Amino acid sequence: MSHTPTPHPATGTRAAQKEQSRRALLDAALTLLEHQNLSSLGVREVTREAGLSPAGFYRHFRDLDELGVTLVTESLRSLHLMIEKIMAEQGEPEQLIERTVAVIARHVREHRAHIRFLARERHGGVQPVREAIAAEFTAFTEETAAALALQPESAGWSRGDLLMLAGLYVEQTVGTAAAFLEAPVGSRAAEQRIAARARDQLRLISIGRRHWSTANG
Amino acid sequence: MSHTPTPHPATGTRAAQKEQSRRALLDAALTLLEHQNLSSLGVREVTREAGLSPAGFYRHFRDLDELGVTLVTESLRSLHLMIEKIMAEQGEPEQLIERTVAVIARHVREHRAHIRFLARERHGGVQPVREAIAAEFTAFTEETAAALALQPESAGWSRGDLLMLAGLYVEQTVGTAAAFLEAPVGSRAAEQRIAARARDQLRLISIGRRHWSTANG
DNA sequence: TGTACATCAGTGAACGCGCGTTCACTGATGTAC
DNA sequence: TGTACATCAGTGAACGCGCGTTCACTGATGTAC
Repeated sequence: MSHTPTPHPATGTRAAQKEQSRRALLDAALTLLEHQNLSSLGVREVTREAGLSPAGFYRHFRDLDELGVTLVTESLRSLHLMIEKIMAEQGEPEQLIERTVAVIARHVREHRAHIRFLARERHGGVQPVREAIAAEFTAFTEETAAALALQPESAGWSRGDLLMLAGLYVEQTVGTAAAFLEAPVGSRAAEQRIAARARDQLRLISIGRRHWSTANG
Repeated sequence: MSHTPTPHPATGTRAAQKEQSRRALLDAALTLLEHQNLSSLGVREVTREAGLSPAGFYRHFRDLDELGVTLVTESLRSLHLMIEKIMAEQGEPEQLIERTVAVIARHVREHRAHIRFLARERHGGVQPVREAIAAEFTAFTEETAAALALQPESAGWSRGDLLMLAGLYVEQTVGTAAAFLEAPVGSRAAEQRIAARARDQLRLISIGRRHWSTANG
């Protein structure tokens, strides 16, 4: 145990090399999924892109579904971090809106493949994938509702109303991310147009929220 | 010209039979697309489902892309009719909201395959299909903005603000349709939950709209 | 109406191709002593 | 450190299979007279 063996080249090299190949397969898949669906992806296609022989695939995944599940998990984790980042922001309402949209824009720029993958498979995938994404979106909505509940503006709001509002915010976030995705890559003008509209939509929702209880309570 | 030939069985039978096969191919494709993507659909698969020989496919379509374009056109026309129906409704705001959600629910029930297809291919499809759908959604937004502009509540609204609001309504409509789609088929309870939330979200947007100009103008 | 010919939607067989998966293998990495 | 053996990630060849597409054909539908 406290032997400190340190064998021939460097223990762990093998595991590290294997991990590198696994990563190469996942990245190759994400690259290919920029322009196609999970269900039309092929083992040979992925290994070709990753620089492995077809048979090598099976040292890492039982089949493409297993790789797909891994990608779903990774993409959702990445999206979850984005949502936590948005919810952690503090400041005046107008600042919050601005930062929210900025965070979305940045996330799409930096994790384009993940977001594209989720947008594609959210409605387009096979049922297990769709269900996994839907479940996570429901969880996001509930987290958002819980965060909204803590704010003074939510005094007197029912759980149902909070979920409704949270759903609106989540949908809006997803819609904005999808819009950024469709913008010509690197077009600052298009990005700014989308961002401006997204901010206005968030503003309108906030205004609706502020006047909700007086209109409905 | 004014010969009134009326040949052997009935002129036009042939064309009608051909049309029937074409329809069978399109319907077979829509059925299969309930559970898979356009890009993973096969010629043999479609002809098998339609009850034709594989070679028969080529009497109607050059390839699957051509069939795909036809489906996109048909589905968008059907969705367009729904949006026109929603915009043609008259009445008190609360009634309008109720009818809007009812129209969406009914449309999803009656044209499930079309809606599923659009939801799948909107972000999941190949670029030409995605672009065709995106262009039509932009057109919907502009139509909606034009309709909103005619309402007295829109006095003083800029074109940009109207488009922003219309975008919110269109996104909301699409999101609601997608939610109905994911509901267990025939579950009245699930449908009613989705409908109730959709109505509340539309209410909140309307409230935001009513207070928008005073907050921003 | 009847006959002789033309059209063409749909067929069945055939083709070449890339696919997923398996297998025995190779050789670098790792371990025991 | 050096040696002898074990592990196992990655390979190249092979397999059977369903695919898209083509082709010459068949026979019902349509037309001319």
